Amino acid sequence: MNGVTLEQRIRSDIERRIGSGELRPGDRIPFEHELVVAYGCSRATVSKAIEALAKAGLVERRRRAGSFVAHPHHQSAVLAVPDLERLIAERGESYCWTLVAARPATATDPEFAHINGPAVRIDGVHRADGSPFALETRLISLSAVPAAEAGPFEKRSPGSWLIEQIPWTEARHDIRAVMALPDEAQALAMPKGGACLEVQRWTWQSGAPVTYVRQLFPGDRYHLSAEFKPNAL
Amino acid sequence: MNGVTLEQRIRSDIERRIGSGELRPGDRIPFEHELVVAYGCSRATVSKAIEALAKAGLVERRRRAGSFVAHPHHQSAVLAVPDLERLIAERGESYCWTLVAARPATATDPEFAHINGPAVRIDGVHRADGSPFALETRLISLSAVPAAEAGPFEKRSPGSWLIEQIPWTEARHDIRAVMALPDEAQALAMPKGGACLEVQRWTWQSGAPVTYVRQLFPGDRYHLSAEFKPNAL
DNA sequence: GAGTGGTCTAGACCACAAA
DNA sequence: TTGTGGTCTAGACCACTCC
Repeated sequence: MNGVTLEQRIRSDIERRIGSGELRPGDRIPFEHELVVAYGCSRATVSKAIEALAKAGLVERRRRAGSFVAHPHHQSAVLAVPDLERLIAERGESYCWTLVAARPATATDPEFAHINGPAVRIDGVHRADGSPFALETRLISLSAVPAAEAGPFEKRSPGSWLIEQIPWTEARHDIRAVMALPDEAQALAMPKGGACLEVQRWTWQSGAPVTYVRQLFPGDRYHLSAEFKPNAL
Repeated sequence: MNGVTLEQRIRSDIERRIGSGELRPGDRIPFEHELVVAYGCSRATVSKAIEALAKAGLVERRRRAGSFVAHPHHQSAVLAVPDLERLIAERGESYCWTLVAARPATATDPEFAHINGPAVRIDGVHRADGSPFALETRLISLSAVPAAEAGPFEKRSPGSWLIEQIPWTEARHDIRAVMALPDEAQALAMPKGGACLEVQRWTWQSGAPVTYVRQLFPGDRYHLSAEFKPNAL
């Protein structure tokens, strides 16, 4: 066990056999009890290794039948949704948040129904080295975060403040391309009708809505990256 | 144990205490041996529950110190990148692939350097109910997939064919918003200069490049969704 | 040094789906 | 019916790290 655990060894052995084509989609991998004999270990260790492969989507486990190499019909990747302040700082640029408006939310606000209760609406601009980087419109539920009524949104971006107030447990993201409306284009200092990446995020804490946010990025200044590595634990 | 395992119960109990604010970022959660006593179970069960919380990023485990509620500095979400054929079928629309060109790749092709060897280039259009849904430009490494030289790309989309040929083990995605070029807009039956979602994907098998693909979607016809649910096993 | 999490063992019983 | 994976137990030893 020189630095690598037995579980990791079992796992990477099977991964290699799948990657090399020795085991093809639909093939059955050895039964747990066979691997127990092959590696001379307990069933718990084998089971943990296969469970990790199943979580990674590489194999599919079926009771009474065995574990099989998955048919990769859909891909999944881990999408990192960074804190903008951190992201801009990591680019070596200076970050700045400009508040445009903070006021009680009304029924006409976008996704007011998601919050389903009293809320504040915050509008502002994220800037990198002084130039606009993203427009943000956000609703924060006052039931979930009462302190948001008098939040420090003049000085701090709602995202970084909010994350200190309350941890979220569920989120949904929606990513699309849109054309900037005239006022949005002006606020982002980009050509009217230019392509923008729109990221919407709905966040819950234990099932209760916390916040909704829509961020609009100039297409030429922002992109999202996602990685897939089944090796990663 | 009415449908829910003990491990899940321990896990959701701790999640709730974090979500409710009873346990705040930086707080120590009970030691494993304390939870063993509290739940009257074995340490393996407790450990598995906490391990799942750690993988979800909700807690951080430190030897000799204990397990602590994590400071949520970055968000991550699982992005599903679906097979287009399947996606369109699930929408209840009919799928169709139109080949535009298939020919040996040359050094001037985009991302030829990624393949780093002989390759074919395939251009085509994905259609839903007859109307253009996405433009695709793809390079396939002939070293990794020799059969691609005479692939059935007249009849089948390269993505669905390729996934049967070779399983990938690593992928990188890049998502951005771009304006459609005149010829792209025409091929997608959309206004010139309209906003498009551009998805690029680089794929490897055990470190060796397999394929590069660029897909261009009309902004009003496609969006990506990502979910984050620490509850999900 | 002491006590935590990390890993592993050698069993066990059960639910469930395939034969 | 049968045998698989799903879950759990009651231990054990180790590595690491904080005191």
